[in-house]
Amino acid sequence: MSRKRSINQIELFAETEKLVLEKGYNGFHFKALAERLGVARSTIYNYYPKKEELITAYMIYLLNQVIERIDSVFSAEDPLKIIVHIWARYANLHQMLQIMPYIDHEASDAVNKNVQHMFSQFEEMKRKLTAMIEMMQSDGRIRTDISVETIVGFVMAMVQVPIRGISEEDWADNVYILLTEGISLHQ
Amino acid sequence: MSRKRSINQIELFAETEKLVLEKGYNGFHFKALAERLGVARSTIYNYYPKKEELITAYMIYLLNQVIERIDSVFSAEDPLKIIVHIWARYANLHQMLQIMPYIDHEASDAVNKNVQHMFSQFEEMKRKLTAMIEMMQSDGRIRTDISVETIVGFVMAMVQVPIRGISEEDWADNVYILLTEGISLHQ
DNA sequence: CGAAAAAGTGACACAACTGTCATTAACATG
DNA sequence: CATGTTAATGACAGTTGTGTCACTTTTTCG
Repeated sequence: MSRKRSINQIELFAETEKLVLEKGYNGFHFKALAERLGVARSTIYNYYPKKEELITAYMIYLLNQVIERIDSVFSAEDPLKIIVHIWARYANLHQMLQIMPYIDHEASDAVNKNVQHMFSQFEEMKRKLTAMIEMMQSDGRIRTDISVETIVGFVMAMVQVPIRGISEEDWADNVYILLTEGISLHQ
Repeated sequence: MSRKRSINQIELFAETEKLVLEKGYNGFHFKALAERLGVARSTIYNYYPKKEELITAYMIYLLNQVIERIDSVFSAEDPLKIIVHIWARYANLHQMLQIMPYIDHEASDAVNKNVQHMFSQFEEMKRKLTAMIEMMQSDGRIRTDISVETIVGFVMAMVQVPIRGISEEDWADNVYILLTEGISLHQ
């Protein structure tokens, strides 16, 4: 008893990510998005009333996936190895998160709520990572002479190491080695 | 025989950086810049005809400073240590460079030329870092089982590790240790 | 003091994205 | 195949940044 939708949330998210990664936050606007989806610009307003709401909704969705994966880390034999593999798999998330500072938090109440949600997701991620590092420190697997904050920052910075000329798996294996052993030759 | 300038290049660059770091590339436009400098927007056009030219000029200026410092690295006893201290000092450069993908290279011929210049500066930086790593590899100071590209990416990623609650110097010392020895406790 | 040079400014036309809404189109159902 | 429901659309008014240019202000020097 109704007309079929010409787009869906999945397509919307997929095209949003493509656009943001290609054009940056500037290049991401409903005009460009509508062109790529092959619909009128006003159609998108039936789904999301502001671009900030769409993009934060997508980022929340991505963060949820990563957080879910991190949960499985604690029961693993080598949690750190899993983390590095998650980084390899979700390299796009990190690129998305880099545009966060550009988002107008006050664009609407919904945006503000979304951004707050993202911050709490972030805190949760950092908490989990910190707990993991502390657990490994008390196991005697990770050094304790450098603050947990710096080590967590160090582990998170790894997502920045470019994946070039090698597979996602090889990248993760190599980064894991560098992370744990460092770049020095110590015999 | 002329009127005094109410702004100069230094102020322009300083306010440009502040604006970009606070508001992102979006929030950086001549209207906002003029307000902060306390001049009319049209005044800025007497200095730079496009915001892309201003921002790329500033980035070139910053990159030059870093490259100059990297030159001094080769004669040092421990080049890597110097690099990490440069990263600590020029954390702002990295944030600035993140907006590069958003710059419209075709905004004018001058912008295009500037962007090309930046790319060559980047190549130069990467060449110098690669040469440094290779030198240290043949000295037996750095492991050779992981590609130079990945190690260079790894070293460059360090600028992302947040400096929080510690001094620039302490940050550099800690990151240097993590970089060389890794996070594991190996006895 | 008055002229010349250089810098600063306001106003205007323009271009691009935003948000809304009345209208139109598609589709499932009886 | 007529009807009700939901989705899509085009057009319009509004907002914001851009780039230009004729005009004004400041400053110096003869």
